[in-house]
Amino acid sequence: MSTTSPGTVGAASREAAREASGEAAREAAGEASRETAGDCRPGLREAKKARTRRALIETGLRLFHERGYGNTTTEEIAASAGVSQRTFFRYFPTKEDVVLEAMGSVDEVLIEHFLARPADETPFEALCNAMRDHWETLGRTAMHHFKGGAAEIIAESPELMRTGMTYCRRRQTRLAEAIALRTGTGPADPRPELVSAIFFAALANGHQEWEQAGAPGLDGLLRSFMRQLELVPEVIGSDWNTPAADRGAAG
Amino acid sequence: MSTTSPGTVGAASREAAREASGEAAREAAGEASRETAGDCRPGLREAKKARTRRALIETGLRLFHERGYGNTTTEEIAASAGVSQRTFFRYFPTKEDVVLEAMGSVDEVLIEHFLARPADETPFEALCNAMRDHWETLGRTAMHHFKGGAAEIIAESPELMRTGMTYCRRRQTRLAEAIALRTGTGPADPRPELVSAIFFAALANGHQEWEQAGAPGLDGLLRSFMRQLELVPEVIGSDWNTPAADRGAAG
DNA sequence: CTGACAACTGGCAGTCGCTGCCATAATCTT
DNA sequence: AAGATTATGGCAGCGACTGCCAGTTGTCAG
Repeated sequence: MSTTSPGTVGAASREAAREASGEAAREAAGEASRETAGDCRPGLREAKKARTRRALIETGLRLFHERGYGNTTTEEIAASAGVSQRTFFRYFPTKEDVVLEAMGSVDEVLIEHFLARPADETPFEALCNAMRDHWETLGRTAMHHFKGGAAEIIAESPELMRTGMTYCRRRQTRLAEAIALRTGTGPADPRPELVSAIFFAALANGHQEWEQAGAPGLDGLLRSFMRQLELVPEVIGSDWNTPAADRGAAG
Repeated sequence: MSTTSPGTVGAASREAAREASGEAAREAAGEASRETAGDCRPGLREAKKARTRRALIETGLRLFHERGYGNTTTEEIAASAGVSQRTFFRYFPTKEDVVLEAMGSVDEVLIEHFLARPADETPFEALCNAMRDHWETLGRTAMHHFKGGAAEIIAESPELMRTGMTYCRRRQTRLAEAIALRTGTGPADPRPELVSAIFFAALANGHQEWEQAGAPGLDGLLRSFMRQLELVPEVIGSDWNTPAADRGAAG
C-alpha cells in the first residue's frame, strides 16, 4: 500500500481483514454475537472495546496532526492510547484505517445533508449540493466545539486529507448505501455504487488540483471540489464533443 | 538518478518518488543529462539501464504470475533479474510500480485505439468504444505471440488485475494526456483529467462487480466494464431522478 | 590509452508496518 | 466459584523500503 506493504502471504489477507473491519466499524459499540438480540449492549466488554477504539482514533488523529502521518508510528499511537501495538492491529487492520474511520464519521454528516436534499434532485445533484451544505456546517459549527472532532483535525492536516483521498475508494460503499436508500433501489442495482465512485473520483481530482495549486486554504479546496463536480455532467454529456482545438490550449 | 529519489522520512517522500518514477518511465531509454540533445542515445549506459528495467519487469511479472503477487518478494525479483534488492528499489519506488508500469504499456494500446476513434464521438464515448476495440485486440493477437507480453500475464492473474485496478488512479494522468491531445486542449484544462478519472472509476467498479460475481472469465470482466461505462451517462444525466422506489427494491 | 570524474551498483544495517503464536488476564456463563 | 470465551501483551519474524558507504563501470578529456 502506499506507506508500506503487507508482510506474509500478501494482499489477499489484507483485503479480507479490511473488509472485516469495515463491517466491524459500524457495529463497534453494540451487537453482541449472542442471542441477545437488537440494540441491548450486553456488557462491560463491548463498552471497553468501544472505549479503546475511540482512544486509538483520538490519539491517532492527535499524533498525526502534531507530528504528521508519516512521522507517527503505530507503536506510538498504541502506547499513547495505553495498549500494545499488537492490540492496535486487532482494532485496525492498517494504519490508514484510523484515518479512514475518522473520515467515515465526517462522511456521515455529508450523508445526512444528502438525505435531506429535496427529492426532485438527481442523486448526483443532491450529492453536489450536500457537499456545499456539508462544508458550511463544517466551517461554522465544527470549528467551535471539539466533540467528535475528527473534521477539524483532518481539515487542518493536508497529510491526513491526502491519506483520506488516496484511499477514498474505500469510503465509496457507505455513500452508495445512502444513495440506494434515498432512491429506494436494492443492493443489486449497480448505479448507487457508480455515482458514489464518480463523486469520489471528482473529489480526488479536486484535491489533487488543490494541492498542485499550493493548497490555498480550505475554501480553495471546496472551490476545487465544486468545480470538478460541476464539470462532471458537462464532460460526460454530449456537450463536450469538440473534435479538436476549440477553446485554445491552456484554456 | 532518474528513477530514484532521496527519501527523507515518511509518506511525503514516497509520493515524490512515485511521481519521479512516473516521469522516468517514458524517458526510460533516452535522454542523457548532457548537452547531447534530442533523441540520440549517447551510450551503453542507458542501454544497460533499459535492459535492467525490462528484465525487472519481465521477471517480476513472471514471478507474480507463477506464485502470486503477494507471495513474491522484491528480493526474489531482483535476484531473478540478476541485480540486488537495493537496485530494484532504485528502478521502482514501490513493488506495485512494476505492475503499474506493465499495465501502462497495456494502456498505451487502449490509448491508440482511443486516438483512432472517429472525431465526432465524445471523449467519453470514444473511450468506451476504444475499450471494446482494445479488448478485442487483446483477445485476438496478444494470446498468440508473447512479445511485449504484459497483457496476457496480467489478464490471466486476477491478483495482478486487482493490483492494477487498486492503484488505477496513478494511471489516470497518462490517459488524460491522450484525451487532451485528441481534444486539443491545454494542460490547464481540468476536463481531460476528469474524464480519465471517471473512466477509471467506472472500470474499478466493473472490476469489483466482476470479482464479487466470482470472476467469471475475462469476457465477464469486459461485460462488467462495459456495463458500468454505459451506466455513467444515465446516472449523471437527468435520466435518473427517481425520488424513491421506482424499479422495485432488490434491483 | 589513460586517468579523472560521474553514474551505477551491492551490501549492510536499520526502521516500520504487519502477522502468527502462545501464555496470561479479564469478562461472561451457569 | 469453576469453566468457557474472549481480549491482551509480548515475542519473534517477514517483508517493503531507506540511508550510507564503498567498490565498480561507463564516459570523456587530454
